[in-house]
Amino acid sequence: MSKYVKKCPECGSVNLFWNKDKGEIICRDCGLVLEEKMVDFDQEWREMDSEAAARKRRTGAPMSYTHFDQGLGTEVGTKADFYKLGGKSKNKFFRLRKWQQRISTAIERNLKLALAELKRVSSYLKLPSSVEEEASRIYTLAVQKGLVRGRSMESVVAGALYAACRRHDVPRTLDELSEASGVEKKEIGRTYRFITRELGIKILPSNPSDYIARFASSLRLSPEAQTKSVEIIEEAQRVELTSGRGPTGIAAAALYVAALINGEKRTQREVADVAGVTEVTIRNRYKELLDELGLEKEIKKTKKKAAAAA
DNA sequence: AAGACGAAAGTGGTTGA
DNA sequence: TCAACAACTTTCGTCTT
Repeated sequence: MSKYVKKCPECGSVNLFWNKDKGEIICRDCGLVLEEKMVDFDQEWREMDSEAAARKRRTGAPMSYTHFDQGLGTEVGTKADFYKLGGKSKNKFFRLRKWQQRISTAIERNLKLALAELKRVSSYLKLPSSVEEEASRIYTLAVQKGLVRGRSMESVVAGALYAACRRHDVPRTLDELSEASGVEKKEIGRTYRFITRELGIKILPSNPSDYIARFASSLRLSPEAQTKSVEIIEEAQRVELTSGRGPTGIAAAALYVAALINGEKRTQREVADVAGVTEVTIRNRYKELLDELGLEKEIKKTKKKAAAAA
């Protein structure tokens, strides 16, 4: 995190758009997504009046779920306190102390390890801190509810992260999570479903357009193509082509078509790889898109243009 | 020769009896 | 708890550029 980026490393443009919620900086000229330089230097809150300010201002270390006990742990006191107590209370005191240690060491040790792992995975995926925070919260709740029992810590961490990503509309695919955490895809999916159900976390199905910026960037597509593909997705949602389908497949197909229309052809293979779906899926979605929306004309138009240029 | 296309069979997960 | 089912994948042969 050596210095703050002001220029796009790809085209040198200074016309950058910082989407803070998603932790993405996007070059308006070439569409490159620069994710790695994400430090939010701003306050995430504003002071509307003095009362609100007093409520929101923090002193000392921020209270954070990323710290396992939110920085507020308590302990049953040690030696200095008990010499005043009589025999009975002394015994009680020792019992309490023992219990407290047992409970807290088990949970706290787990949390310490888990949150370290969570940090590792989240920084590997370059997730914004808001997501990391949310994931920590989810994990903490899961531990408190005893949902980790019988599951590996890693898989619960991955599941919590996946859920947090979805809630913040910064979806990562299960494949990406799996690669970063070393937990199997289906295992992540399973624990994800389990903990969201048990904790009553409501998550809307992710929107295909949330994937566009990232995928388009890996494919080096122009911002125009990106915009076009988002439009296509919106159209598709209007005609109900999207329900029940995997969002990544739709995003991939929309990008593929948008690239064609913009004369920036990518192969199905290339698009399939970055989106983590197969060519077949792209073909199916692609066919549906062409059938339902009148896109053939637009593709032919660019073909003619290309022919005329040559 | 590479990419696009489509058929067929297999997989993992959801749903409803 | 099991079977039907939809979406998606894998694999493979054929057509197009």
